[in-house]
Amino acid sequence: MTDLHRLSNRQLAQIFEQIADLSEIKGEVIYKVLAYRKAAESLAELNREAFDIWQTGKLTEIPGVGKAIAEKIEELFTTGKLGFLEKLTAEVPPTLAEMLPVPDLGPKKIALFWRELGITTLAELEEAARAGKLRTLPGMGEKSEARILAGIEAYKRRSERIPIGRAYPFAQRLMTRLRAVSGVHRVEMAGSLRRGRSTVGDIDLLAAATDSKAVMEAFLSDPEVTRITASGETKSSVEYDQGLRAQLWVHPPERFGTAWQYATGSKDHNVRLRELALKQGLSLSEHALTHKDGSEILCATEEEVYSTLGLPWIPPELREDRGEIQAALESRLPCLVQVSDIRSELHAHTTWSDGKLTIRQLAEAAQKRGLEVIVISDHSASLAITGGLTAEAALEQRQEIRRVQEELGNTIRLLHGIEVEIRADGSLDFPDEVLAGFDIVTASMHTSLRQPRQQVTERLLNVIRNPQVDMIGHPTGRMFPNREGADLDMEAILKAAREHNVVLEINAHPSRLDLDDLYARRYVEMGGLLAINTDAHTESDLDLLHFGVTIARRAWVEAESIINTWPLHRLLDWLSERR
DNA sequence: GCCGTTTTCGGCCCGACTGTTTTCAGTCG
Repeated sequence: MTDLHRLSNRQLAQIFEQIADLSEIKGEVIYKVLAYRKAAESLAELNREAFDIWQTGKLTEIPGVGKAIAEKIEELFTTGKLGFLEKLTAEVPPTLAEMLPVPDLGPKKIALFWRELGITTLAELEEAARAGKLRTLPGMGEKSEARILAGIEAYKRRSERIPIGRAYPFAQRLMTRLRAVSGVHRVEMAGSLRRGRSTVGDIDLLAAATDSKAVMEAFLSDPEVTRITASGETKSSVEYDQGLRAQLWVHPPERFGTAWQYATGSKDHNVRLRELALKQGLSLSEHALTHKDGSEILCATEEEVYSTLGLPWIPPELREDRGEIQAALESRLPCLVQVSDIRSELHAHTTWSDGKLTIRQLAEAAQKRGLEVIVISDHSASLAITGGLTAEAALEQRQEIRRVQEELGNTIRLLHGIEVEIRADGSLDFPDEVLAGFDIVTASMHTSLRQPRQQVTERLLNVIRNPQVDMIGHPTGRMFPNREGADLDMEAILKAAREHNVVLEINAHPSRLDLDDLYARRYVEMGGLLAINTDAHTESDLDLLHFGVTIARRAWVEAESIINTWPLHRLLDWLSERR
């Protein structure tokens, strides 16, 4: 056991991604490249450790992993190395791959510059482009050279993926502007933004208009646009400051359904859907479903696209090629939780710690949004930066909550919770007898998240085993875009939480979205319960709930598994029974 | 390299935009 090398799913994914990149530049058969890429993606989004799967001998049950790739994974686990990759990097300089993410630069051109000019790094490429050395190569010209330089500049400015919390409001402002253009029937979000991914590569928008000129013009001439990367009748792409990018498609209203379906993706979902269409003698594109004789079926709505193929409409959050088409064929798509199902907010802060609202203001803000229950759950003392509560202050707060409840009558029910700090050693800020006095106890980690895997896992397991703890807040502690979550053994965490009947939170704040959709799905499949909370510190934070609901929907979760959807009496019964 | 209620061999989605091309290759989503 000590000789084994426990590579994480992410590390494995990076290795196969590198193999795909280098093979593609080498000029390998494209389907091999795609196979490596598919395996990398599949490993990256696995909700169990490939290492554990390997030990049960079931690697090839992972989608996209066959005999050859399974053997490579095994070699990595047993030796920590991969001979195949070592041979590949000896043949193809690995630095070539750093040029692939540059816009308008692909494997063919990178190979051309490498073989003809000996260019192996991005810096060398930039130098050669500035010196005018690229324009003389076959298939190249001055414009292509300038385009590559512009691409390098854009790449340097470009941030990584954009957190949904930033992309979503930006997209809404863009849509408002485009909807005001005359002749525009409709403007909608598409792409990963519509599917609700936590980060997006760019903002995809789709407009319905008979004539695309006016809306395209409005899109391209927006004063915030810093660079136009493509502009055509049906599709244009632009960049804005700070690495934001957007893309607009325009299609006639009678073809809006196929266009929206196409633009929403994901790519893999679309490939599956098109394969299904082919089996039925139809070719699916963004324009139409086309019979073999060339006659078209036009779809103004997505429902028509799916129903023509014999499927119910599939919610965008499920369109990730994670089994949704098969489920749709068998009429077993989940009935996904919706924002309107949420009755309670179980995690919110007030001026008693680092919140901006008083208890009464928070309660009224929640009531205004139709919530039936609000849990006041401030930080505990050891998180000093937040002015956390001591046990004594918590008792005073309880009196205050009772007073406010009397003032408000039965318009909304206030409960007294606490977000108790999980200290670095795995102990909690308050002793059990103090915790027992709260209606609901949420335990969270905010510090020492970089502890080694075994230590941080044991720390959280210790808390999960405490019968006073009802819920774990933002379980991994990740923050977008830059802070990775703790290196937890999630399988062990989920199992323990299930065993001790502990609720795991999906924190709806767009900088957290923690648990993520993959682990949320795994936990619900195990029979676990989730909560969706905004962790509100201000009134407007309560409006971020939909981001959390989206994560739950991406996790195939129905309302029943989300305790915020339960009526008050059921919530209270459950809380009293579990302690 | 993966995969199979049309296949264990022969497929593996479809089209827009750009630039360098006289009919297409490369890139992107």
